[in-house]
Amino acid sequence: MLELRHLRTLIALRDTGSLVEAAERVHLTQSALSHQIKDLESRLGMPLFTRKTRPVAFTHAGERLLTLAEQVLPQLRVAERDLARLAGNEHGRLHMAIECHSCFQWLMPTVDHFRNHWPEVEVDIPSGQNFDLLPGLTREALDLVITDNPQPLPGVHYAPLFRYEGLLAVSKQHALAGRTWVEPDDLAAETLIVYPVDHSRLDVFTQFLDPAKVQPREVRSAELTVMMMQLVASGRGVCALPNWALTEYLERDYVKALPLGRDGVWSTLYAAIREESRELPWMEDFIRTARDTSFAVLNGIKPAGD
Amino acid sequence: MLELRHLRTLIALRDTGSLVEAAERVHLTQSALSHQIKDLESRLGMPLFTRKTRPVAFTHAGERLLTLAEQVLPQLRVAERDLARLAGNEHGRLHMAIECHSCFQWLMPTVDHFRNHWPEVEVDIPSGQNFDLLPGLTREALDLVITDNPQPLPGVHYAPLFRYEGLLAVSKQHALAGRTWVEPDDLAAETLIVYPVDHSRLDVFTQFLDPAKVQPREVRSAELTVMMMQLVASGRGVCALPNWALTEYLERDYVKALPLGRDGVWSTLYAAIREESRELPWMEDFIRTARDTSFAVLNGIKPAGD
DNA sequence: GCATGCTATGAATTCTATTCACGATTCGGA
DNA sequence: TCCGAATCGTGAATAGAATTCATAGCATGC
Repeated sequence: MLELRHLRTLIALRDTGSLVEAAERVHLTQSALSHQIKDLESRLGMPLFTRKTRPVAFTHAGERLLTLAEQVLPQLRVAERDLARLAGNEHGRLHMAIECHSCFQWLMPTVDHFRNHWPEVEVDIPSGQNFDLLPGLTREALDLVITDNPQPLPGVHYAPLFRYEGLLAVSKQHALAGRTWVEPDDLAAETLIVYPVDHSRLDVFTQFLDPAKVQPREVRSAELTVMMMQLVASGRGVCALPNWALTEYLERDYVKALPLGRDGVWSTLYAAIREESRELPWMEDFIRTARDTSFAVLNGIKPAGD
Repeated sequence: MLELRHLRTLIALRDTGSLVEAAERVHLTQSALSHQIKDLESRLGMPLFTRKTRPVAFTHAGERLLTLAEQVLPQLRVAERDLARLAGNEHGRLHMAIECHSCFQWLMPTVDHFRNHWPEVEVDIPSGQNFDLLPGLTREALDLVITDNPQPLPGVHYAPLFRYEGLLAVSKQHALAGRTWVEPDDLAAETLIVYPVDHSRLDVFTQFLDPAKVQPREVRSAELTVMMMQLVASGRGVCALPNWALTEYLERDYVKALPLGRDGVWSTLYAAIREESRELPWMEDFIRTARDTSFAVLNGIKPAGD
């Protein structure tokens, strides 16, 4: 009668605050969740939460089930890991690299969490050479590459982690600061600050400016997000960054962020791995853990399909 | 992927030792369980137990899942009880009586267990008057009666608890002791010892001797099971009792027990309650608890349909 | 060697969860 | 106050799963 699926739904609901988003999180439609919960509530003979408020407010019954979920679901995860371990294949190597700047924010918690559960897997993030990383994957120099730029390569599988929105950060005094969103033309007179990587790897260009055939007045680069923020805050330019990289500056009311175009520019972050390693239990677990921690740590991101 | 149903199945499997019986326990067919488990095993990529042995032997993976089940299922029960409590209706009265002798063996653990979880329900087993108990139910003098003799009464619902087999206890030296089962005629020359209740409430008569129009040479009664056993062991008669009432004497090798007829005589024990009280959360819980503890405490009983 | 009891299996079926396509409701802004 | 955007609810249709049915295969004990 009560099933694990219900518990997962409730957790997603609490984390997101709305049926629509919770549905996305568990890869179902909003309608499915509405039915699912309605029917659970009717069997229990009482409501689990109020929908009239944002985020939804849980009743005592709802809270109780959440508690149950928090108890049970982790135990399940542990058991699944133990089973994977019993299946053998618990040894392995996970050398990974990140193609995208400033991913450490969520990668570190993921790696920590993972290390605890798979002591037999040798985890390493060799830093240094910033060459093209994907070939390193086929060469077996690397086992996993975090990238937002999947290119069809034989023997490489891209596991989607999550979707995020590229936002334009501008100073609070900036002329654009009052707008609801910006159009490509708005950037023609601006100084655009970017990471020092190839043009083709910057979504602002590939997905926003290039299609509209617009070029910013000036382009300059900076290594670190903090530096960019300083430049932006002092009005010396604007920059486009993933929404989650901006949250801490937005919270401190340091800069203002605007969607790129009416519908925004969304990209997906992938974990690139070798096809053969795809079914390894600890690899599957790493991907799951990465997704889970991302949602726990980052704001404003959305699930990506499989 | 892994669902609660699987955990319940595994528990049933461990408790019973075979797919056939486990299937009965969870109210499914043997085929369903075979499919269910096969499919779980294939998804996990390893077997959970060996079927070639009786009882089945769990693999490490199977053991791990059993551990999970033991962790999770009780938590679920507690949560369900808490929800029922939140639904209100946690107050109530449960005055019960037993029509069948020697039910205390499993009733006591049930009652204890129940008292802990429903402190607000006043539990009582008024002993004494051995009148017809069912009317007391409609009169609201009683709230629950344990009986093996359900009679259609308006407003009374019979919740089946379990099925048990009536066995004939004979002394180890008895002429019948070597037989695989007994026929009605075999009792024509015997002294039959019974509880001092009405003929119509004794299954040996109603289901075994009467249909075959056989009468025992002599019928005498005894109040307590121990007394009966003493008489039987010393060869002064034979007696028919539920299999579970006999197990302790069989284990001590005190007497011998035989099925009544080739297929045995099976009866069902019911909890008779008022229709209105059927949906009360604590009443539902009591029935469930009674079933569960019966299976845990008693040997050789089988589930009864709903 | 045959009966008995258990498990496996493929196809058919039944049932339940999910989607689809709406309609209803709320909220904030012109 | 009247949109428009977003969210949630609902009934009917659908897809997908779990379950049953009807067997076959395999041991084990007599």
